[in-house]
Amino acid sequence: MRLTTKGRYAVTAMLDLALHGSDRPVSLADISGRQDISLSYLEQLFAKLRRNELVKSVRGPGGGYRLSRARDEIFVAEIIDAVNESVDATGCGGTADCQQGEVCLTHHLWCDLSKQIHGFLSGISLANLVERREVKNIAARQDARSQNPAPAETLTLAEL
Amino acid sequence: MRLTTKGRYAVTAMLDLALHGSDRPVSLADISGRQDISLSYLEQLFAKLRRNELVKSVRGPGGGYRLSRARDEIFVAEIIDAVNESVDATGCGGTADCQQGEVCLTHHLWCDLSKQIHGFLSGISLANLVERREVKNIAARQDARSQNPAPAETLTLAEL
DNA sequence: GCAATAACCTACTATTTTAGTCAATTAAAA
DNA sequence: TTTTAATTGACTAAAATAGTAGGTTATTGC
Repeated sequence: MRLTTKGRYAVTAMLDLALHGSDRPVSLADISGRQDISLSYLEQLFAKLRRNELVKSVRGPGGGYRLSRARDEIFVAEIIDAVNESVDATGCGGTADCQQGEVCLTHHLWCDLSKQIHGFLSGISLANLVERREVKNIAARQDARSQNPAPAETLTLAEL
Repeated sequence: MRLTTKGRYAVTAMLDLALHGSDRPVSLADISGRQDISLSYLEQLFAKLRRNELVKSVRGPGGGYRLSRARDEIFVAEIIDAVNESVDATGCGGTADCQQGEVCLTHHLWCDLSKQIHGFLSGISLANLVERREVKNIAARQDARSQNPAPAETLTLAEL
């Protein structure tokens, strides 16, 4: 079982989409700027999210990504599954052949744990997260920052 | 957050100790044979378990390891923590400085998840596991197998 | 039609972690 | 005094993570 920045980035990006994508598509460049995630890395993650039908893409100027379902119909567990294989805690992937074709001593414990984690993350939708006070506050902070971009950025081209 | 074979091996080995270590110390060679875990790798894991005061060692012939506390006072979460750093799901390790010194959009979600996992694994002791029917059955199977070692093993020395 | 935008795709890479192996040393019991 | 078994440290192959780089394709506004 693994939960690393890959899964965290994916959930963060999807939440950003949920927060900003109500009227028009959101570009990965926007998400990259607000959430400090590498654009190229976001592209890889969104390729998986799209294959798993969690987002729809719109190409061309003004394009970007939209959620493919309503916010209250997309759950955190799905997002992590889409980029991360699974939140399974067993070594055998649930096939119960952990020790030479037979079940190992702690198999059932890891099964129980997997159910616990999956149940928890399956109960949280993007809508739930958007409603949270802390999320609103942090989003407001991020929006304020991205509307005042650092003026130094326009100089970097001239420096080349 | 990571839960890989390292943590699973550690819990399995500790459970083996709980099952077989009531009267005398259990050697890592015994655990290695019953649980199919590399002896050298077990040595690494038990060095950490000993540093975290979960086991005591007895050197010399007939030596091995014992639990340093009663079975109902050792919890799965402690074992994983001992070998695995932690079961923390946040990227910042709980310090809430995930995004340029400030809290990131999904920080609270990962905190909640960490609490969930830790709560679950802190509620399960080695005594709880020993009592489970499936664990008893699997342990019986493993004991039967290790009492009838494959005769081929005595030939390997002669083959060299 | 043309330039700009932004998704899309493929391949490559540095770093870290995992899951070990190997060799040597130390302590205790028989 | 030999054997057993813990203890220590260094080393390694393979995999996963967290990217980077460079190009192609589709769409829009001018």
